[in-house]
Amino acid sequence: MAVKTTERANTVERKASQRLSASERLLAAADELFYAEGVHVVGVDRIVERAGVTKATLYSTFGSKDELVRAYLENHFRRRQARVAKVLAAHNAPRERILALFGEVEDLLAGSAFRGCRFISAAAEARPGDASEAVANGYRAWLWSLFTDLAHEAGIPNAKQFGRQLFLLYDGAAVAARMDPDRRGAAIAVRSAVTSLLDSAIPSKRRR
Amino acid sequence: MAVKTTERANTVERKASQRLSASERLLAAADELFYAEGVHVVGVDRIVERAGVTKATLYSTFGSKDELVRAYLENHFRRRQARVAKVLAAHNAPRERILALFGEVEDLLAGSAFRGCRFISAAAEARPGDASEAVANGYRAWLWSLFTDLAHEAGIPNAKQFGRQLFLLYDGAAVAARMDPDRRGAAIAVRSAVTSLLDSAIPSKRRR
DNA sequence: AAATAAACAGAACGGTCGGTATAGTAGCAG
DNA sequence: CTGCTACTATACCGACCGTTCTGTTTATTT
Repeated sequence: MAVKTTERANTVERKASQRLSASERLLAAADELFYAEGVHVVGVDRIVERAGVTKATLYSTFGSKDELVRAYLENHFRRRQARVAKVLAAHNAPRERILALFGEVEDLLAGSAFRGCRFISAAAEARPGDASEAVANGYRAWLWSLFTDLAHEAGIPNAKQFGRQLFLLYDGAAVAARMDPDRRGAAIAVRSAVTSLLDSAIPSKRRR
Repeated sequence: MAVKTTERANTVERKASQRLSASERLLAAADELFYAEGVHVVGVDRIVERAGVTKATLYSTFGSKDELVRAYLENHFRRRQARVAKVLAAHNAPRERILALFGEVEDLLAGSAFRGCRFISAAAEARPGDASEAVANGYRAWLWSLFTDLAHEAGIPNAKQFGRQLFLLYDGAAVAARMDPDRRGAAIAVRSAVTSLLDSAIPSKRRR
């Protein structure tokens, strides 16, 4: 309460001191809580409490909890797209781009913040017709085309199948991050699996 | 104590007319509903309705919904163990045993009943400390040692890492079954990935 | 036939959930 | 000043949740 009053009292320097708008704080709180504990377990009261806003603000901004969940997932979707674009932009050779993408996965596994894929988790809780289902489908469609495009770039015969294999490893890593203790072992295994699959898929020109 | 008395009361023809006991029907109903829609979404009312018993029976048998969830997962755990034992017993060569295990996965992907791994789904909904979390951990520990044992049998150097790679593919297949439309493509990709990894992991003696 | 024990049907409990209504206030544009 | 927007604060709603309780029926045991 004291915090709130302080922020509201600001005049000119308000924009500087008030870091985030109400909707941004709601999204941040939703991301933390939904990701850490699950969409169903976390109620709207805990979200508004963490965001430092009131329920009326939540409902005037997002309309419903389901729409907040959609916004939470779409927000993360955008972040993932931006991150992947950045990683891919740093490399030119198709093989290096694939490895860089999975290097990203290894980094996630190395840190403790990664608790699995938000879309897999959200879809596991969704009932048919929920907004999260649609967003998760969109995300996975994007991911799949990303993997197959990379495989195609790399000149891999049967690029669709190879893209699927990358997808399998990617999902496996996400599940392992969520459920298993040995994240480092998983990271190493992913890298090794990707290089093995690459070497056996690419018609060896000079690689061995 | 209720169970004991019931079993003792059985006469000859009762066992024939009464197909399943109350607890068995409850377990069957829980398996169908929890698996199809999720643990949180399905309430106890729907389970007792589907099982054809009353709530009092549920609570005298299992004590709570959380314990019913635990029983549901442990029951499936036992079924998986029996199924895997059967598959492994049908093959002797280590390489064939691994392929047979993943043939099982392909069969699951071919049918429409498979909607992903129950333990992954349940864990995605669990809050820390739930019974389902413990059962899921036990299941995954069993699965991991299974994969590494098979890799060791096959004489693969770095069997632990190879077991992890199999685990990654297995989880990836489970996620794909749950979330993606092209299950057949996933099945083919899994098989191809497993053979690729096998071929690159086993020091080639006569294989090529 | 009387007694015992399950399982039955169903109401009711306390709690939490998502969502709403009302009233008030700070900041800003005209 | 006036209106407008955005937000706060608080109280409340109906629905549903898991759980328990009260009776009633049914079948077996003695």
